[in-house]
Amino acid sequence: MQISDTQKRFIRRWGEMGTRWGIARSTAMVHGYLYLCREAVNAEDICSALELARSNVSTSLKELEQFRLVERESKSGDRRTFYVAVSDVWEMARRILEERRRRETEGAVAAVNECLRAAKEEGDSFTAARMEAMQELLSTAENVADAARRYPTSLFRKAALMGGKLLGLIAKL
Amino acid sequence: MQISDTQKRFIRRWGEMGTRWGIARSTAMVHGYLYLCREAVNAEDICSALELARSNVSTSLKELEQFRLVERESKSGDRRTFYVAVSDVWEMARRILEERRRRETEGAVAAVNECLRAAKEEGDSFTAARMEAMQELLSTAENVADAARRYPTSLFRKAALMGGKLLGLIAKL
DNA sequence: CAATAATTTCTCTGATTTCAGAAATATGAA
DNA sequence: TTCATATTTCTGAAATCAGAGAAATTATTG
Repeated sequence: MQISDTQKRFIRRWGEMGTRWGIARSTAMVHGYLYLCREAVNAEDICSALELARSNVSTSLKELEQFRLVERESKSGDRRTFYVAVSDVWEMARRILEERRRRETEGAVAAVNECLRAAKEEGDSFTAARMEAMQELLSTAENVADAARRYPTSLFRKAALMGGKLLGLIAKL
Repeated sequence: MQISDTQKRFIRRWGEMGTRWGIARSTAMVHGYLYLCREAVNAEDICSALELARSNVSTSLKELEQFRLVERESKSGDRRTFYVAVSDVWEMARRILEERRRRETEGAVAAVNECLRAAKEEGDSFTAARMEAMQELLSTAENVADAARRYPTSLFRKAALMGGKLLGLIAKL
């Protein structure tokens, strides 16, 4: 699919934002392109539209699959793989947050736990207390993420649109 | 303040995590160090404890101040500036999330809006619809963040600890 | 208003990351 | 199995980023 200047501008912006989110510019651009596509497209198509190396597109697609932001599709009579982006922005946001959370807290609970044990053994109660607090935070974050995975995206949209009101409700509980 | 091996290990881990959060390793290490300090310390102290260049510590402290994770303190009869970290982990998490959200969506709404206008002018309704959805997501994120700023940290702790139960409640609204 | 101590900003180097192109591998049809 | 083509992995160049040290600036005290 050929793209207009407006689409190009959006994709460039999206790539720029990606870098601030710890996602490579070209990866975010591939995602932006797929988000604007009406139907599934193949890797070669992405290359020519964005003027990126084939290898780069391949790596980007793999990354996006890990985020579960794109899905593969196969067309009969065509051996190439076609890709589509998750089109619902709420689902998109949710998956990005989930994968980021996973990457960013991966192993952190265990690591802090290890330090905590050592601090206790040494009888350093101040340090132990600080680490314990950190530990509680990290494991709560994991628990919330786990719980969140069990609810539909529509719920998050609802919650987000309620915004401040929701927090007001919680305050009254 | 001199630090034990356990503390050193924690700080190193914290620094490592920082890099995955888009925060420089040394910045996160300075933060980790301050988090483990019983009282306010000065920059020189941080340098010697972590074996970092004075300039690096200065830059890190400035960064941490922007995150509002550390505060300055002055001692009478001492012209040097002393620093303390916010010790409550929930407050800490909140401020990190707030600053990250700010950095990561900075200008995004305006940029997408610009593209959206162009797409509409060109009569490209498909592209316009996609951009509109993205726009809604981004501005909702900003609204939620704004609303959140008006509530006390204790509320977030409460909400987080409720975890899945809270989502169940929202589902029933 | 010095003199001196504290802090910040600037510049440069080394490490890391991104990404294009080449080489290798995998897949499917005949 | 062989051929053609799609895809992935490897490699090196270019860009970016972190962090040390020097230079400049700011603040404090006599």
